[in-house]
Amino acid sequence: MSLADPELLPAADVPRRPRGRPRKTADERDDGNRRQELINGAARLFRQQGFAGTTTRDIAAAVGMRSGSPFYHFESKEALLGAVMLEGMRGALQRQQAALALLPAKVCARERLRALVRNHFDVLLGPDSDFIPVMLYEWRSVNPAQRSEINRLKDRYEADWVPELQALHAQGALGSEPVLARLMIFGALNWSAQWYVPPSGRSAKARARASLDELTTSALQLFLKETT
Amino acid sequence: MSLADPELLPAADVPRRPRGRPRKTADERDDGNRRQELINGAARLFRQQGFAGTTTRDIAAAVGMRSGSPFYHFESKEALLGAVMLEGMRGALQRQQAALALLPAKVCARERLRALVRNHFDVLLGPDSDFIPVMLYEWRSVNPAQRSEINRLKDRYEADWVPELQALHAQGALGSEPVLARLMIFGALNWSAQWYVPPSGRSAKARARASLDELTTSALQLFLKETT
DNA sequence: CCTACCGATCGGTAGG
DNA sequence: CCTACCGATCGGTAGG
Repeated sequence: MSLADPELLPAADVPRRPRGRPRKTADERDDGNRRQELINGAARLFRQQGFAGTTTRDIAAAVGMRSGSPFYHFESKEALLGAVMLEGMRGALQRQQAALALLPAKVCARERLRALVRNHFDVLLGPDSDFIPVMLYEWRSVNPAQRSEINRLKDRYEADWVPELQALHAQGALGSEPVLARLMIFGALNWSAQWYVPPSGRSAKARARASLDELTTSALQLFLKETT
Repeated sequence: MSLADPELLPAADVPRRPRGRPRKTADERDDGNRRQELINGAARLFRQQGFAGTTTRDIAAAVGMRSGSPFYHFESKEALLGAVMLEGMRGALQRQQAALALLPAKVCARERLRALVRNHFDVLLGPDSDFIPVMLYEWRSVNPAQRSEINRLKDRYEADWVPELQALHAQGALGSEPVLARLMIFGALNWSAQWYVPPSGRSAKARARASLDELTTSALQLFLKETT
């Protein structure tokens, strides 16, 4: 009688891996990938269901793990939320600075603001746009230590808007004082995460829906006065 | 020996209530009050901690009940959330229509919009202003049946804005098409629930903070063009 | 990263 | 509206 499963014993004719080769080959997923998958899955679920309404089991299942495994990568559910927000804010800042860098040297404040608004819509509504909405709507759930790290990035992100708003206010194109104007403009843009449905297919309904370019144009028409 | 507690036996000299008087006297709290206390407490906690982050025990404790008692008044936690939103929206609509009714008959669209914006800030940021922020930020947690009832009120609330926005657009004071303008303006206003801190005391900081009147003026300056 | 589990807590209920 | 309770689920962990 044999209690041992034969498959547990090495078969003599199985080809051996080349000697000296380490455990991981190039196409084996490494830890960094799994961690990133957790962040992506958490971002999607936190956005759909909220932070408190999402269980760590939901997140584990979304990336094909067992319930305890996310805690191999993250200390706590809270730390995972912080990672989502941090990655979102890093990406947003990076894309914003790239968008500004692409602008011609002497472009006017109005066109610089257009680039900022267009990028912000992309960050909020474009592909992979779960991160920033999670940051905006789950802010109270992140712990103070991570909050201040994220706040530093948020301050830099907003700082890029200030000179443009000041210039536009000085030339009479912005009707409100820059600090309040910034709060209200961010409000108008951020709120779009609640109502925007991306155009899909070629139905009449889809064609009627605004693209991000059109949204940008409308927003600028609403906020800025003509200055001829 | 007496196992009976003497206090459980009626004392002969205790004055009797007038015959024929029903159980409740005028100053006894009735069920309606307790229900209302639950709604108020839930509104405050849902706003501070979110719906999923608030337990029914938290709510019970906030009004001095035991953990099971809220379910005497409400079928479920979800039903309590719906009641908060419904009451919030009823109040908001009522106050909006009262504010419009107070306006002189032939006042211009700009002044009617000012009244709407001012009332909306009051609904969002004034006294007892937890209800509408809960509605705005916990929308996904309310069940479909209550959602549609609340939506009917929301539609009426927003409908009051449309003719003013159309008139202002027609006269060139509103730079964007009315449907999108309404979404962006509501976004700008609703977002204030995230950052507004009411002025309190008489410190320099408090004096620097905007009142709701000042906020209203700034918002109109931002959104509307001059039309002389 | 899985197995197996823990203590705490949750929404909700029966019966009074 | 309270007492006493239930089954389910939750975030997290020890050990491998």
